[in-house]
Amino acid sequence: MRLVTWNINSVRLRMPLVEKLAAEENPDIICLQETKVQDKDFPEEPLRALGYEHLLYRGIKGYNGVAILSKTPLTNPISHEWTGKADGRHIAGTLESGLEVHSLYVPAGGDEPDRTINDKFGHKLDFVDEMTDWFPANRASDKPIILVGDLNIAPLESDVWSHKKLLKVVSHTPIEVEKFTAAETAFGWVDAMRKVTPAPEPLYTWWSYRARDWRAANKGRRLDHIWLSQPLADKIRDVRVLVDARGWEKPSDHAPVLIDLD
DNA sequence: ATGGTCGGTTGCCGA
Repeated sequence: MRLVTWNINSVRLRMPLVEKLAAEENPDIICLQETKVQDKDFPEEPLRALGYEHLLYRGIKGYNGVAILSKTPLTNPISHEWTGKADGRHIAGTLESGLEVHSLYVPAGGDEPDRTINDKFGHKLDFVDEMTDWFPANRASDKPIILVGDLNIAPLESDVWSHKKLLKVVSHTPIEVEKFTAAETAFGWVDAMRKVTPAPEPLYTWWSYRARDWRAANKGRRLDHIWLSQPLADKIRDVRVLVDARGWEKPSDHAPVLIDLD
């Protein structure tokens, strides 16, 4: 089974890139974040035409929004309202194999890493705290689950271009890394990207639009993640960041991440 | 210390 996760930054604007991804890699499942489309406007027809006939999505007007595109049936849709908000950050469904797929978009958290002056940072921390409680409490530990998406935190030193320079930059602050690690520990799952490419090998999935030459500067961060529950831990065949997609015409600022599972 | 670029609820806000 081949699955790709991608923060697409507007699915309607970047439909040609979804087509290119489908043509080049032919994933069975594509999980999207930042679709930026409300449900009534979701582009079902062009996605069905690509072979993704089974679609789950949850979006609001203008921002956020997540989706799962599948060639085979998806049942039992779930969308948890994290921190009590129905803001299009989570969709999940179950494949015929019994594998449960979650597409998640954790809040970016704004610019200032201080919840007393920045509500968005507080929202992000509360969101990760709720993940830490929700998954272990609501999902059996022997169930095959893949959780993917833009988690908006780069936890390891080698997940950012400069650990020292990013210590006060939202996405890599100590409090975020602490909460992210607490979630990983509570889940007891596997970081599939780092199982295939262990630290300290640099590994990034996002490069800012603001760089003159993103590839030459390579000031990246690993904000997108693939977590596997224990029953899937020894099923990994390969994981790749599709870095070239960051250089396609009119790109997202995130690269897709691909996993092949037995 | 600053500004740099995107997309959409556009002339701002969120990223």
